[in-house]
Amino acid sequence: MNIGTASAHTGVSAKMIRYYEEIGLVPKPLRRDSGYRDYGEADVHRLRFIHRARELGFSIERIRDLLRLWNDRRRPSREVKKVAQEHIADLEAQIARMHGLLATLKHLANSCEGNSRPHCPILEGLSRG
Amino acid sequence: MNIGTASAHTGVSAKMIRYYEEIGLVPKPLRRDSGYRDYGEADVHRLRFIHRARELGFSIERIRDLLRLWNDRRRPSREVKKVAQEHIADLEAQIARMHGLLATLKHLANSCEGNSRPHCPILEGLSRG
DNA sequence: CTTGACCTTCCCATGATGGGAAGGTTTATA
DNA sequence: TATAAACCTTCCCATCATGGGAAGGTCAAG
Repeated sequence: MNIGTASAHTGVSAKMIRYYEEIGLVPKPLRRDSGYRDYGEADVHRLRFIHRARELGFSIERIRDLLRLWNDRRRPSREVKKVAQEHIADLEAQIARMHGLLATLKHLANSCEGNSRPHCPILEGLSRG
Repeated sequence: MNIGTASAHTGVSAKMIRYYEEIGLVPKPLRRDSGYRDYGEADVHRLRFIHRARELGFSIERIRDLLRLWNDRRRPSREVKKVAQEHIADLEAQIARMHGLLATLKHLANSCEGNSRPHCPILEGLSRG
């Protein structure tokens, strides 16, 4: 099938499919005489895998690792679990950091009357800290 | 003072100070005969403001808005509060989204034995979804 | 005077996801 | 058969914020 069809079947845009091919995340597909890319079921299956992994927030590099493990019938599952757990740890660290930001921001915002007068503790907080 | 000194006094790297000047976030400073930038106290004060706002995760565009409000002695505080609250809402939405990802990821990871055997529900989840 | 630190501008990179131009190919319909 | 729209190709650029580094000029201390 053509790239547009592969895109429709996988949720990955044609642009991203070409990008993934360029960065070596997916193999180059067969080509028709016209020069059009010709995708098979295995290609589509792989792109779906990538799409789901992206949806879960895995970076391209981590997806590269996951694809390698997926291809390796003998992979130890602890290696897969490790990739997932690192990703989980990253997400948790980001959330924690954001909570810290939120605490400060909410404190500032709640100190602000939010009216027509110019006095504002948010600006004071930023200018003095 | 020179850019290096301004950088040290504000926590903003020299590179970023030049970038902020280029994108019009800060005005062009005076120059010495040598061509070196010459920063005054007002410049430094502004860069500190920017630095604190970046630390709180405000985007450059939102900082542009905040700087405008900071300069405006007559700004109504509700406009400042609005910028802050939009930022808060963005952060909260991001956190919520990440929690959703975490739930799925943890479920997958917890279903994985993480041993030497190849069977892994994480890969299955990604390949089938 | 010399040398190292500092400064300048310019060009490129990062990660993931596009937009769009220029031109070729396919497909359905009249 | 002709046409037009949809699809496809490669190429170049942009996004956001933050750099690295090259090439070359300036400053300041020893």
